[in-house]
Amino acid sequence: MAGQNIKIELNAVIVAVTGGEPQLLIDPDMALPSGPFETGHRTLEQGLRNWAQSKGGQPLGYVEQLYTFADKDRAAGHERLVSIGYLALVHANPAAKQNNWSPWYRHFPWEDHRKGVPVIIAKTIMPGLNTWKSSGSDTVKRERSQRIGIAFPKDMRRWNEEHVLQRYELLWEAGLVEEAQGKKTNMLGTAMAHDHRRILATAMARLRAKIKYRPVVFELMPESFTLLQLQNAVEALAGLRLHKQNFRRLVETQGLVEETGAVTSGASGRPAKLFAFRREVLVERAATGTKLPRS
Amino acid sequence: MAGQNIKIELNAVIVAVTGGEPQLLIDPDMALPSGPFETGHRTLEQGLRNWAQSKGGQPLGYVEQLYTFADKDRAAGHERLVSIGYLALVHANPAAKQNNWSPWYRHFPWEDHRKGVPVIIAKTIMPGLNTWKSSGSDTVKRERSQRIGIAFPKDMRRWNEEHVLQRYELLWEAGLVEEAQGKKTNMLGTAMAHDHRRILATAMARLRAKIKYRPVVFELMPESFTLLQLQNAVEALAGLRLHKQNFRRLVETQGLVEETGAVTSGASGRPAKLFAFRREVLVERAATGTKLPRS
DNA sequence: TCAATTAATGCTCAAAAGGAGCATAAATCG
DNA sequence: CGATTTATGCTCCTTTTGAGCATTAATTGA
Repeated sequence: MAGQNIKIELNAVIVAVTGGEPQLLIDPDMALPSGPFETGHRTLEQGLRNWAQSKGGQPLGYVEQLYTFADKDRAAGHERLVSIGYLALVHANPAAKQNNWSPWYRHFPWEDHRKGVPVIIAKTIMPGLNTWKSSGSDTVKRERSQRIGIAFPKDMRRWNEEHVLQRYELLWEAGLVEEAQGKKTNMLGTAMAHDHRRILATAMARLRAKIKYRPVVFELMPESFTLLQLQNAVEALAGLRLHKQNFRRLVETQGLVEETGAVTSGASGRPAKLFAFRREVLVERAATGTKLPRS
Repeated sequence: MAGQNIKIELNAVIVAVTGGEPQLLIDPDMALPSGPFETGHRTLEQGLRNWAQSKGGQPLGYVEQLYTFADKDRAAGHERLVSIGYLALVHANPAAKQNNWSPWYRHFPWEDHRKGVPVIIAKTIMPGLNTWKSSGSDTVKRERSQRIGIAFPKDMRRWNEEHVLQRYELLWEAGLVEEAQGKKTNMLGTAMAHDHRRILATAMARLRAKIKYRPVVFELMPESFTLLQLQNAVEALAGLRLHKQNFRRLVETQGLVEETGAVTSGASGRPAKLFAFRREVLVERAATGTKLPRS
């Protein structure tokens, strides 16, 4: 690609959980924070941390690369745009209460099942998808039907919270999200600039998958917290309600936390013990759940 | 980065399993196949598939992006090199028996535990790591000791086959791999060009993790196969020996395969039934093992 | 002050998944 | 034909999960 103009852009989905809601840093023009990769930066991640801190106010905690795109249609004019997406987690910080934090379910209302199945699914999504399905040939119909059945199963016990991206892509193909059409009526969720909602979907999917096998939630928690607060954070990310007793059993048998000795007070109900993340697990728990029958 | 010379390079770890060994496509100069990202390509993956097919002979099957680097020290001269790593799987093809396939354990002899713990670990690695450990301050010693204990545990039942990258990085830091020093004596495994061995480590780790929750092994298998062949392929990738009966129970209860009706013949021992991958699972098994106590 | 309400915790029980190994079947090999 | 080799069927026991009942300890509102 020598000789052609290439621009490298870093995009970051910067997430915090405040007020029991996952929030993301977003520009007023509905764009993810992004910046150019500067010559001075030693590595991509370094570049990201640099401008993210200057922009968002607080330093990034956990950072992970999501995906690199260079699709032709992303280019503006005849220069080629390569964009590298990142997921970053920051600890809730009430001080940095800027108004550029926005709840992520605003862009994905169908992904929040904490208060039951969102009505938007039955009321808008399924009709829209069905219309789209019917508009194809028989072969296409069958294939679409199958994809719909997986993304938005009839039996909601089969709802897989990790399929955020597949669902978004389905809605896109069906022309039900604004970015796909430019239309603005009866569209689902709040649109974002460019393909940023797609990047957010990727980030949500990654994070929802990751919390299950890596102790990343703690990157979003304050120093000490109650088990209920922890559970609420996980529920907020997963968009699901969890079984309380089993959740604590899980956390405790995995040895993820330790009591600080302190307890909460003031709130209604029995005071809860405060816990802190056991950083040791990051090293000891090299154990990633085996799924192979080793001999 | 406007104005600066940027070069985008695609690197691919192209894997096949033949003769019970994972093999990778590699240049005579020990470099991973790589090529520039051309202006004409619509997407990165398209670009990759294009030159990979012309280079390797056979079309790529499963493809997945690994990581994008742009570290300053990767640059040659004053142009900036961005390299995007991919993992690609191809079905074993005896026809395309070019001699540019090479077994991956050649570069990672310490990762193959199928015939017991490799002697190289006790004979070369541990002494080398211990020397390196001792050369630090007390704090450094403790930290290194911990990392060593996880990467190369005393109790081999704790060996985690997924930690390929961590182990490689440890050996690098300890100066035990050639790329780190330029020395060529008593070094571990066959070195590769640039940082390509590191990319291979990333690919191995990703693949070893992925076979546990996604049916990707089948991307490496021929149309029909016996359960033992399937097991051998998984063992080859994981570098571990598995429990035969439990392996088949796993495969069968997961509904991953179906009998073709045919059986093997000729070989010694009781003939084995031939199976084929049930492609349906790709759609039905939207189920990614839940780990959260949903309510 | 006391019952009602709200959370936090402790425990139990049954079902499902995972780990090890014994036993039998059906070919090829010398 | 007996020895050897690989395939397959099954059992048993241990852990992990899924669901819920019961009890404890605060706050809140008559």
